[in-house]
Amino acid sequence: MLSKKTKYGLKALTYLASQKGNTPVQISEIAQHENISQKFLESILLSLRKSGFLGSKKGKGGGYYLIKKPEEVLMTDVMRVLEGPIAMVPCVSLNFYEKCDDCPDEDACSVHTLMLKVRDSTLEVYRNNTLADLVK
Amino acid sequence: MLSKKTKYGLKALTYLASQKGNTPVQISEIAQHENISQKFLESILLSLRKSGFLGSKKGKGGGYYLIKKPEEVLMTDVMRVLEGPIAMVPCVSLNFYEKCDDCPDEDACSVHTLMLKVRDSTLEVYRNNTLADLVK
DNA sequence: CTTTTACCCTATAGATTTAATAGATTAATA
DNA sequence: TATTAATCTATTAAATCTATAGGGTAAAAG
Repeated sequence: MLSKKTKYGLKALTYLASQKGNTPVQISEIAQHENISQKFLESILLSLRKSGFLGSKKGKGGGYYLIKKPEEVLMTDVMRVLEGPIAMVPCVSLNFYEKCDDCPDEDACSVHTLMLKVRDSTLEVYRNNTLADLVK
Repeated sequence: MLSKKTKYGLKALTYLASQKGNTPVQISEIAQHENISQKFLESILLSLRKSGFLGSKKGKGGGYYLIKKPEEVLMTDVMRVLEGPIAMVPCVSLNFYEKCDDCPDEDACSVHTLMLKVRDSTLEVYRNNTLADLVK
């Protein structure tokens, strides 16, 4: 299941990408427009800023804005920040690899093999989609 | 993340499929061989039986056995029973569809569109893999 | 210096997952 | 029929994760 964090994060990014200029948009405006709990959205936007997707400006006229062009924002990167590993099992994860403690031989593990295929196909989708594709 | 239930279930099915005959295999044997908590596995095998993948035999010489040939057991079906919906969001699920309460228009939702693509690609993997493929 | 807005920290109710425990039931066999 | 080896059933505990609320801080602008 996709977490609400990811869902809200994607919606917020899309909303920002659909904006005309790059002028900051307030949290409250995004929250209202996308039906999101403002407090929750606050923490999501913060993590998107810390990971380099968004910039922010405090005070009057402040808010969040995209740092890169939507075409340059890959879904692989967004998803890893919001949702975490793309793989369904740590032992097939590229960026979050971890050995299974119960499984002696990865290559002989049926789960490993299957989940490798799933990861590859999911990864291909994310690699071929940018934030610009979400706006359409 | 794949739940341990699913992981263990897949391993157990694979173990059964790798057996020579169709003679019942005891829970304890599977648990030991695959490093799984026996009691937990018990409940997993039970649900696999109730959903028509396994048969069981009580008493001495009893255990669990596959009902169909491994080649006939599709991963789509197995995964839906063990893990639940294949889609990451209910609004793109074929078998567990549910409308999002926050989203007024599905077709205009960026999350919906992206997750539809992910679902399709994942589904294709599961459709093209049977239990027989896991044994190899 | 006042207003506005992002930033940061903490707490928590609820759900889900992953078991552990204890016993009941069934069936084969000696 | 007594014994034994299994599956079945129910309860519940522990741990983790999710989604959110509350309250206070810091900085930018006018």
